[in-house]
Amino acid sequence: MTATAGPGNIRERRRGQTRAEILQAAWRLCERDGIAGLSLRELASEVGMRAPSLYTYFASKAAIYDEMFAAGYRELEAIEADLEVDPDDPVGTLAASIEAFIDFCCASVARFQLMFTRAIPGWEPSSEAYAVSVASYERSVEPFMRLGIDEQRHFDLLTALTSGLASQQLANDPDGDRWRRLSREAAEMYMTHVTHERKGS
Amino acid sequence: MTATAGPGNIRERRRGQTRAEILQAAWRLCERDGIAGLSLRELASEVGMRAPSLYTYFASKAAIYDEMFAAGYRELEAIEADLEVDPDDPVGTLAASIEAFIDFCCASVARFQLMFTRAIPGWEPSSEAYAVSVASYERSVEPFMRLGIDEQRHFDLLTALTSGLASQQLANDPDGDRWRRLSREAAEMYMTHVTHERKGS
DNA sequence: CTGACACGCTGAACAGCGTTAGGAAAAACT
DNA sequence: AGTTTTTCCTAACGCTGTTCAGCGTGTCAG
Repeated sequence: MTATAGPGNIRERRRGQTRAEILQAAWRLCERDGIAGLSLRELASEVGMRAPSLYTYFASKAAIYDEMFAAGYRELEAIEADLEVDPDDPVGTLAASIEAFIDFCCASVARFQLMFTRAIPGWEPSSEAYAVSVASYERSVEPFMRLGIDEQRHFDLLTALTSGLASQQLANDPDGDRWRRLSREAAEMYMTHVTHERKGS
Repeated sequence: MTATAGPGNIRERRRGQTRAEILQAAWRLCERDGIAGLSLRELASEVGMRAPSLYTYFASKAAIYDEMFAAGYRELEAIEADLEVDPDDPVGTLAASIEAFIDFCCASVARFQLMFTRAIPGWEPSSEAYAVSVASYERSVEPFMRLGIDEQRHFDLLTALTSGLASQQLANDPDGDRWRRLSREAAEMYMTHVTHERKGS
């Protein structure tokens, strides 16, 4: 007997497929109308249902956002895992990391709104979804440790700088690279600062 | 005859007062429920009316947000006008400016959401309100010119850094100072970078 | 193979939202 | 005092997320 056999298995698989299909349609609609513009009636019709039927797959609209939120952080983690850390070129490594983050944000405005802004009135990630984001954050800290960024306040400064570049890029020049092209300069500025402080103290 | 006399004047004054009263109540409710949580029925009841009566004073809910948005930038401009520029202490001047901006943002979460995030689904400032924000931005550039920040990309970098610090502060430590206390460090980092680049080029 | 149970899905409905229409009351002007 | 203009109301429209009761069907055990 296989581990996936047994009663209820067929139904569970169908359920999972339908859930995935709903989430996929949700991303599509959010990309078009903004993350807060999602309508359950329209989402349902997109997958051939009526709105109340969605409640057999998700407890609420907030639960849908929850799954999308967690998925976003899983995607971000995947991208960060692909980044190569070169201890001999901290500036280059950091610049690439910043650029990758900005690209990640620009690739999906809806995803950016969901993950990093409070664009959905009344919604905030559940503790389960929030845990995924915290885990992603903690995993992203580790590579920078190897570059000599070991103090919390140094990492906070980097977080502010990176997120600031990304949010300015998206808000004021969504189709250009006015802030993205500052990645290398920002990395140089930041690494110089951290290095000098380490020598001085 | 005075300049304010004549027919229609009493009405205009009453109208202006009522408008101001409505806006005041709107800020109060937004502070409580978030900028996107504003309900016209509740706002109306707060000033002793029913929802449709608000349309006598504002063309739409978006128009109310518009006035609040412009008012926010006028307040920011007032704060920036009070900042003293000391050409002999660029780092101190910059640090004070960053701190003042963070304080401004923390003083009213609703105002921050309205001015700097897209927290209201489907709303964006009208061209009139947007013009106020652009004027405020341009006026804020001038003092930094005197500190030697004269290139657009240098100013863009500063914008990203400042807004990044503020947004991280509000999102992750709204009642503390985890990012606010990095203002001086950020100012040093930034000024060192700009100065060195000017010498090098 | 069949009876029973559970699941997927439905229309109807509820309370809320921003907004519009039309009419009544009140205030201001002539 | 009469006329005009402004202010405010109720009712309603179409939208939102969500709940409920019921209907049919697919899945399972005997």
